[in-house]
Amino acid sequence: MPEVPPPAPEGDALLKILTALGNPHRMRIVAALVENRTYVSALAREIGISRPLLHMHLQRLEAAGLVTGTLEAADDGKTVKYYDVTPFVCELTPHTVARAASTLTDVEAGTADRGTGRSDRGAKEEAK
Amino acid sequence: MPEVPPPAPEGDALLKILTALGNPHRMRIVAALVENRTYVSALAREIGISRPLLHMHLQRLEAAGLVTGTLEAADDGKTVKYYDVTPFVCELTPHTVARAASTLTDVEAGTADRGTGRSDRGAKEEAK
DNA sequence: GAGATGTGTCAGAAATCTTTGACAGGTGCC
DNA sequence: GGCACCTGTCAAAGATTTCTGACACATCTC
Repeated sequence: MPEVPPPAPEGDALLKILTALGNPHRMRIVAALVENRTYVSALAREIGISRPLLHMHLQRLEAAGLVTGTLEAADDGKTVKYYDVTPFVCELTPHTVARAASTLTDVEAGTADRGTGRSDRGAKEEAK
Repeated sequence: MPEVPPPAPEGDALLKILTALGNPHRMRIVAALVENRTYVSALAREIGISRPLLHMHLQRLEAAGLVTGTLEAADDGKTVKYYDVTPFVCELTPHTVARAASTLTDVEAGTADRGTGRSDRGAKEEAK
């Protein structure tokens, strides 16, 4: 397949991190994993949320590269999925954000608008 | 009014910042304001979104303490609202997040659950 | 006064995110 | 086999966020 793998621009990565961390449950999940690594079911009991829900949150965190899950075999042969936190570091300042914003995909604007009639119209046009 | 003003815990503040920054439009708004301060209407034209929408986004950013708006009088007496970016700095690491998570309000859990019957039940109970 | 530009707010549609409650496997132990 | 754990996935309900299209009100210029 001659398909180029997505260049994964800086901006989108930061956006993913921010939306991943911008949720109380997800913050608590990270906090719990910093204390000590565990597997899904135990973690669900610890924070008090259902497993399907935790599963979703973990997926979001993993997609952002903040945690990593590994399927391990416990002593007795049971299959257990342990999660660890990635030692991420992310400086958040106006400059950082601005820099990231410039490499955001989904732009779709670009064309200089003819600012004729004003009124409250939104400036969107193509897109859809 | 003998009401104690909310202590505004660290955790909630960070959460607010993250959810505020975790949005492409809001990131672009910050980026635009870093370049040069402007007023609402001009900014709306610059990024290509409707004014009511921009107004909402700016409110969110201001509530998180990332930007500040000041109502100024232009030379001709027109009232214009200019926005500036706050020089915020925020280190984002597992440790930081964990620390913030411990001071999150909205907890409502706390009681150790008796893990008798298992099945897929969510661990929520009181609340609502 | 009409027209252009600025401010703000509101109700409701549209799109997303969050959450629950099943279901369908696996393995180990009595 | 039956029970207790573990894993995953799905559809649909609920709650939020995002967005649009009016509306109301100011000031300045012609």
